[in-house]
Amino acid sequence: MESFSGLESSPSNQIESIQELTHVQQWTDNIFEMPWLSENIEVDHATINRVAVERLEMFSITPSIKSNYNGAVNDTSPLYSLDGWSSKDVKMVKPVKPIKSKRGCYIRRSSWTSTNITSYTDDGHSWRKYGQKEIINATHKRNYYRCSHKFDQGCQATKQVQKIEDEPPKYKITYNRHHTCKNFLSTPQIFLDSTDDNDTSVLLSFENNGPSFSLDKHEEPNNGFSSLDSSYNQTSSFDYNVSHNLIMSDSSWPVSQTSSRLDLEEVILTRVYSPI
DNA sequence: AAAATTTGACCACG
DNA sequence: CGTGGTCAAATTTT
Repeated sequence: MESFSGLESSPSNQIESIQELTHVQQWTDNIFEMPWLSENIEVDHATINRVAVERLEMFSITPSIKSNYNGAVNDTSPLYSLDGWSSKDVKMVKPVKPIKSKRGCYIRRSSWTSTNITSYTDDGHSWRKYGQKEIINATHKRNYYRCSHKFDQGCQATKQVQKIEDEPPKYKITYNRHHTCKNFLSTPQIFLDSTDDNDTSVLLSFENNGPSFSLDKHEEPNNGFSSLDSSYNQTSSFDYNVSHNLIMSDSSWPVSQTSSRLDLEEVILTRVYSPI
């Protein structure tokens, strides 16, 4: 990805890019300051995975957005400017079609997709079911959820839950679009005592990967899946290297007692940026 | 009463 | 034209 070609183009572009990256960095920092990390509140690892992916993806998306965005966009969608990250930015990667208002008329979006296969359906977000569909060649109906904060915060995130196995329950969960709402895990307070150490680690993650930073973490062979069993109960230490292990390291996150054991789970993340 | 779910209609896409 | 994603009225739940 030649995302950072704009960095050398002009001083103003540099400043703009640096400001944006700083912003992304701060956002990424927040994930490590969530109460559920420091207080050991139970949370499923898929949630952490997904939020981490969402935030780290900004490293690769945003600069390319800047360079491709020449201001000539017939984008009539609302600008959800929460924390400075807008859905308008995300939408740059795909063509815009006219928005109709009639029932059933909608825009098929595929700007971002993440597919998980888990043994539970609950993640940290609050969802509102809006549809259910019989899918051919599928034994169970597919459920459609949108973020509960679609209207009060304009969050455009949706997910589909498809049960693909009964005995050990297994669900294919497809997430569409990023959460822009701020009600993650319904835990309102965010610790504000950010330290420079955290900043450094995140910055390192960026610098180490350079301009062609990619999120295809499946390429890391010894990470994650094989070590699920051995490290399952060692949840006390979070000696993670932020730059490498966060995305696919499912092993050490506390898991709710009501959900199935982690060692039953096979988590597959596939992320798609589709130009349609 | 308000919020959440169910359900059939509607429409985009292949 | 069939399938799947979304809308929104009706219904149920809280």
